[in-house]
Amino acid sequence: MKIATFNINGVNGRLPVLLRWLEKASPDVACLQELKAPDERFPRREIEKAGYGAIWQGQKSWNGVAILAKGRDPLVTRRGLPGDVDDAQSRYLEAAIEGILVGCLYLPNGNPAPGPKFDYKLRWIQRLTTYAEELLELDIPVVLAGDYNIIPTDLDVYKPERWRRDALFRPEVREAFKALTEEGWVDALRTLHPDERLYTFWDYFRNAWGRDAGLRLDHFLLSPSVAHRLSAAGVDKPVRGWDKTSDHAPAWIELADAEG
DNA sequence: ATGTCCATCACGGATGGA
Repeated sequence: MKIATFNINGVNGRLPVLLRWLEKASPDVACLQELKAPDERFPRREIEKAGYGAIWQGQKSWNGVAILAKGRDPLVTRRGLPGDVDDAQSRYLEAAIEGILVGCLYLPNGNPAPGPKFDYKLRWIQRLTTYAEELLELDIPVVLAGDYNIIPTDLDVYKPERWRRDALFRPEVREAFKALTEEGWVDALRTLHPDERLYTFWDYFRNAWGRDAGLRLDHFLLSPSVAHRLSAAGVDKPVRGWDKTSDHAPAWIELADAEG
């Protein structure tokens, strides 16, 4: 089973890119972030025509997440991250697909830091950490996929010094990500590619793509009960070079079939 | 600070968010 995550950066504005990528990559499951569209403007028909069932949690102008499943409808298990009933931002959606709990997340960017946006990011990370602990206790296959807006280590950024004070790379943010992995969550891409420079995002500014000035922001965290099935992982880097594309490239993992 | 891109509101261009 192939699971992908793609910060599409506007699901309607970049619908041709999404459909082209779905056709080419043919993931079984696709987690999308930054729909930037309210629920009623989610392009359900076009996505269905491409062979995918979908659930989504939209929002006008910003945020918005969706989960697509090839040839089936994802079964919603949760809308919104627990821990703050007043949080109205559409950043978390979860579904059960083929015996796997798939969480699609869009973690806050948090810039400028310090400031209220960074405080919100830290609170969101805390909520995610708490919820992730609950998920681990269930001892079931869970994949938390999405745009974490976290650069985990120096290996995940073209020029670490330039990003030290940025909300994506501040120590407390990196430490929170590291803590998740120490609790048992497996960073799929880094596990299969321990020494490789892998980026999933290139800024639109300053010819970042042309210079390969990238960041690794999009991650898969796997619960132990599914991590042993991890057989491959990568980034669909060429997508970032397409016309009218997102500033993120899709990332993907391949899971072997469950035994029994 | 800058750079690019897009949606928004409201119909041209500023603004916000990333």
